[in-house]
Amino acid sequence: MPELPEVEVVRRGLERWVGGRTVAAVEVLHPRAIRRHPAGPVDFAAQLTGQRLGTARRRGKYLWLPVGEGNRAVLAHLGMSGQLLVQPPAAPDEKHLRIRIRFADTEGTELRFVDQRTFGGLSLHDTVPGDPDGLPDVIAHIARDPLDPAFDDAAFHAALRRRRTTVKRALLDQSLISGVGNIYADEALWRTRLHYDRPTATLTRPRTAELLLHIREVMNEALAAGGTSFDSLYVNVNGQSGYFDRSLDAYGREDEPCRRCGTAMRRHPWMNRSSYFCPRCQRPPRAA
DNA sequence: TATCCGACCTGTTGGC
DNA sequence: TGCCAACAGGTCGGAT
Repeated sequence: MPELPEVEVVRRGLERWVGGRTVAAVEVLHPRAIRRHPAGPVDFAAQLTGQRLGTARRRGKYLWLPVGEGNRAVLAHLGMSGQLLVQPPAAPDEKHLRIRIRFADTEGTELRFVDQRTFGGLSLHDTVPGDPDGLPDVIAHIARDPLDPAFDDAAFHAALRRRRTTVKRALLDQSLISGVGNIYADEALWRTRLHYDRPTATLTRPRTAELLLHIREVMNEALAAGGTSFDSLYVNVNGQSGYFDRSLDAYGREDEPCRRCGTAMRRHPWMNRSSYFCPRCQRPPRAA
């Protein structure tokens, strides 16, 4: 499923294939795909048609394209199964095609939003006045992601110390740090030898620094692998990127030997999800 | 105010 | 072979 590195691959694809093009028509095939656009599908199509799209931007797992003069933007979230594909109009419709955007040019491609589980979607929003990136107002509350040069490591550490929560919950809290999902949280915690239930208030500054280092490391490795499987026509990885099979050290490895110490990895149910960890390298906190 | 947790959604997998 | 339950998980909003 799309995580931050995959979303960045999509952003690069949009930059290459969609930026600068003018919308000729919009077709909404499933209303849920624009549920974050309260004015509805007709309004969504009307507002976009005739507008020129700018350079794709990203924060965490959110993507957006500036619209017209730049005080509005189309916001996209891929959810768990969303894809943004650049396709020739003659290509057969995908089974889960939700939105189609045609362009007023002769490049011979259209943009398609395809989403099996409909957790993702597109919507149109005003941008934060004066924001240099044209950040859509509805995502102004989310934190910068760890690959953003403006991410503030010291402020992140201070926020962790203030919170009465545990480290994995904090990693998934987008108001603290964006772009980290269940998979990369488990990977970074394994690399840092931290148990997911460790209270954030007990983290020292060096431990937080180490955690951030490993988050960035695993994301950059994934981004590099995602780039290699990138087909220039499609603006999305296909979900079967070889990265996950080859390089995951924790996620999905229940009962397999820890790549560091050989101990059988464990899976614990956690917040209606799973946490994978090494019981030897990642000791639970005493209170847990 | 901060934190927690269920609901949303559908294809796949595994058990009976 | 067919049916059903469990599972995957990012985000939102209601509950505590």
